[in-house]
Amino acid sequence: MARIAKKSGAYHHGDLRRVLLETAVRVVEHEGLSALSLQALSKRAGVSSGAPYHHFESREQLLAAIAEQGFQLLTAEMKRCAALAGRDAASELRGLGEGYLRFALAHRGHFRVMFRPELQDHLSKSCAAPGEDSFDMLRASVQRCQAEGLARPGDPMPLVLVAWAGVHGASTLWIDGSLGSKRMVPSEDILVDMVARTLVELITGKR
Amino acid sequence: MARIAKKSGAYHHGDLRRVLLETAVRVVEHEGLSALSLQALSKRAGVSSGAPYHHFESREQLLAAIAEQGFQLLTAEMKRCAALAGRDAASELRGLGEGYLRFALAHRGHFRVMFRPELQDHLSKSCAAPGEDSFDMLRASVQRCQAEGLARPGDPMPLVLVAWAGVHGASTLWIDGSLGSKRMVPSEDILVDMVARTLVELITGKR
DNA sequence: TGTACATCAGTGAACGCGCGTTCACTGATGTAC
DNA sequence: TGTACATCAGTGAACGCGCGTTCACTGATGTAC
Repeated sequence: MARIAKKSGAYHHGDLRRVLLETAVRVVEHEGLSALSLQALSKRAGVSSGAPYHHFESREQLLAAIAEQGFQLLTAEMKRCAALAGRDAASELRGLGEGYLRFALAHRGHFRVMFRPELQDHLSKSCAAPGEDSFDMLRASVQRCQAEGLARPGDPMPLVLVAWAGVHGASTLWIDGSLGSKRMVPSEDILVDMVARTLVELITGKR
Repeated sequence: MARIAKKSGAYHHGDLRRVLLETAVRVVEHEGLSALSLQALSKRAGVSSGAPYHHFESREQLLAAIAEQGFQLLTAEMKRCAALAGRDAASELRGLGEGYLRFALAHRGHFRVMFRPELQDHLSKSCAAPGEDSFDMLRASVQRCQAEGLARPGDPMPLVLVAWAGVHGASTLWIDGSLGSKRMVPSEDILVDMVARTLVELITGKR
């Protein structure tokens, strides 16, 4: 917002870091991570090829920044959906699942970067604990279901793991296009609802 | 087996296609898909950089061949584990889930390639219906559970989707190292057992 | 069984290309006095 | 308020590199007679 459209040749963009991140996320979303090059990115953002290096040490650091942002957005969306879904334990759990799915489908660029294996090492240092927040929310919610007698008692971990894997797997399959030929899920909204609802029904034993 | 170790300078390898596929799978498994280059692959296989083009039209076609092989191995492993698990409907379903997980963890190279989004278009033409076989097995097994009154009646699709997403998500998270920091799954074998067992217990309503 | 030849699957140098990154530079902005 | 200067964030050419792919070639194998 500092300055938007001064003539070309400007030596102070003012908002380049944000623009680079946004553009990169769009490229990853539409063309995949391997199609993201800093040179092409710079061109799209309207700056020279050296400019990004004033904001990111390397391509890898730019990806790490995207991932970090992604994990924050994920947590936020899960909180938002959980609050929206209702106050009882089952609704809360369903909301968290919906939030995970909605985030993944709405921010595919972020999502693709966040779980790249080659970034995991790097990530677990920069983000103190990537995804730990959202994972903890899920676990707490499952435990609440157990405490209220909705879910089976005992070790919550198998339930948490299945819930996490379920929403993650559904997101991955949909985003990667592997569900396309399975003619079972007509739309994103139905996918989100179906997966989150079914998972909670199974966990809380509702028949 | 045709010939193994004739001196260098040989103009007939005899088994190059298979060696290239195996080597490529190993590279993808240990260094990721983006680290797979045909030039490096040729060097590892001990042939010149032009040799692979007598067996594959392009890098993409080599990947497609890996994926196709992967889907066949996946189906085979699911069948094998299902047969091993037992004859009743619940055991069969658990076996199929175990098979999916075991395949994914034992053949990470294949698994990574099979679900790459950039290959999906290409795949759905070459493999008639990639993953359709294994998906159908899962669906049939869920339907059998329904028919025998073990799973809730009605549309099987939500249950199939959750089962598929569950095993796929768990595989992906483990392989990509995203479960590493979640200190909940100590080993591969326990992961396989925990996910497959829990999914079946939830679907069949066992408490 | 021996010879002529087509075919097949190798070789290895070469191509153009795009990549991540560097660097000497430039000029706009902010600060001290 | 005006001037000198440090700093910050741009430029754009250049680097070396590895990539996918091509191509003229070579020699081993299989086949016909």
